Amino acid sequence: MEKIRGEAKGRSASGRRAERTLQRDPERTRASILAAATWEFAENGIGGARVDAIAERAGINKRMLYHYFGDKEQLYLAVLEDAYVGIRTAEKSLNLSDLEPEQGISELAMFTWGYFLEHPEFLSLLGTENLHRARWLRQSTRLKELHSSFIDKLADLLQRGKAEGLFRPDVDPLNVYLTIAALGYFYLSNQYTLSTIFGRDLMDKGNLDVWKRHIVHVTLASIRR
Amino acid sequence: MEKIRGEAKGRSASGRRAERTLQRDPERTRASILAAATWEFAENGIGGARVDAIAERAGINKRMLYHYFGDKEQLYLAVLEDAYVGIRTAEKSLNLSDLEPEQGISELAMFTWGYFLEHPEFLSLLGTENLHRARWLRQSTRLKELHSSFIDKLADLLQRGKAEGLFRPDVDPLNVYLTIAALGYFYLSNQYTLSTIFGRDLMDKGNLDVWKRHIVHVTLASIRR
DNA sequence: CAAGCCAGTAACTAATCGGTTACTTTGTGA
DNA sequence: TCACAAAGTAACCGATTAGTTACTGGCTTG
Repeated sequence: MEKIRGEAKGRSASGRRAERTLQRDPERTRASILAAATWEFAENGIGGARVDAIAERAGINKRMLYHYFGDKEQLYLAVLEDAYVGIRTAEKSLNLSDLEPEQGISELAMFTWGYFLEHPEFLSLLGTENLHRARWLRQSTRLKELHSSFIDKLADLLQRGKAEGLFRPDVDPLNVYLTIAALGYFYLSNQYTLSTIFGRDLMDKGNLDVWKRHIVHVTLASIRR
Repeated sequence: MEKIRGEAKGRSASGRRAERTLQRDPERTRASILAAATWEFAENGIGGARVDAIAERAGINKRMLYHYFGDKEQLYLAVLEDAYVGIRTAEKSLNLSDLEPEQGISELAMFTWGYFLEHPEFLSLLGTENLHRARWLRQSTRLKELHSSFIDKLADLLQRGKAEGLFRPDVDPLNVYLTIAALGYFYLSNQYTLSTIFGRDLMDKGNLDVWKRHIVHVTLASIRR
């Protein structure tokens, strides 16, 4: 099948810049590889992911994948970094400093739950990364700088709560965050074995809502005086 | 390298039965394949596990692996079944019905935590199985029969607590168990990314102990009236 | 003790997979 | 406008990997 020469020439000669109708578009190509790779790695883990499958899903030639990302492992790292940037960016919309202590904890818990629920691929990538003992996370300078911003804000919030006599004085910010994350992560990432064994559909709308309220309740109950 | 004929004949002719010095020992071979496969699947996931690596680790010829287990997937299923049998067997040592309600919850939480801590391979296999949406667990008739025995016992325990006015009347047994499991599972299975990002060694003896007490505290705080 | 089955080995194979080579096409700036 | 770099393609390659073949050695039973 031949390309129509005249058409391409006519377009480029018109002087319009980056019309998004270009036959060649590095940014879009890169983005579609990243999206396809995120799906493939989340779905199959790093050992099960197939480079050819990523190329096909992205609608590009496999050569391009190596052109933009080097090799399979570097592509995986780019996917992981992108996923972390995603949650850290979303976190910024949370303004814990403006809220009453109990309200703040509740918002943090619901935000975390909501993010996990909407981003199953993030949970899956975390699972893969931990299977490999954070091998790629540890070698990523970019991710080591990108530490969670809200542990500090959470510490302030808890401090205010303690000063008001609402929270126990020995409450630790990281442990509070781990509690919230644990309850959300486990419920969602292990839903398949749990639903099978206990015969309850954990993704049922009603059950999801019960669990969301449960996380808030548990977290608050554990830190109150 | 030649086998020494006389030695082997002499041994078998002596009339002693199953001296455990047999050159051929089906049970031991099977067991060593299973142990090696458990390690390999837990370490690399199903996609990353290598049949040759399992054979080498088990000290057997690869042919034997197919002889005893059929193929890689059936071997994985055998590993998964074995792991579940392990925890269900251990659960039986718990006698919740003999304990006071609060004491019972505390024992259950500490037992679960202890088991997870001593069996990282079980957590890893759960992660792999969930990545694949419980594909093998669902097709295993053996595992579907092997449901967790202590949800019923836990229900009784909670019922007693409710009757004594200790626990809230709306407390759900499965949610209590999920809470306990979630707090243990997430802390341990995600320790690598968490330690890297938050700069705290979660496997430090002191931190492990704090978390154990934390699980008990959180669980009790969430169900008390 | 003969016969047959089961345990075990070494070497092989077909297919898969990550990565590359050799090449063409397209955009752009001197 | 043309030279050059970047974007893109198709076909290929060597290594790995799950699974097999063809065979030997050893245990049990009638």
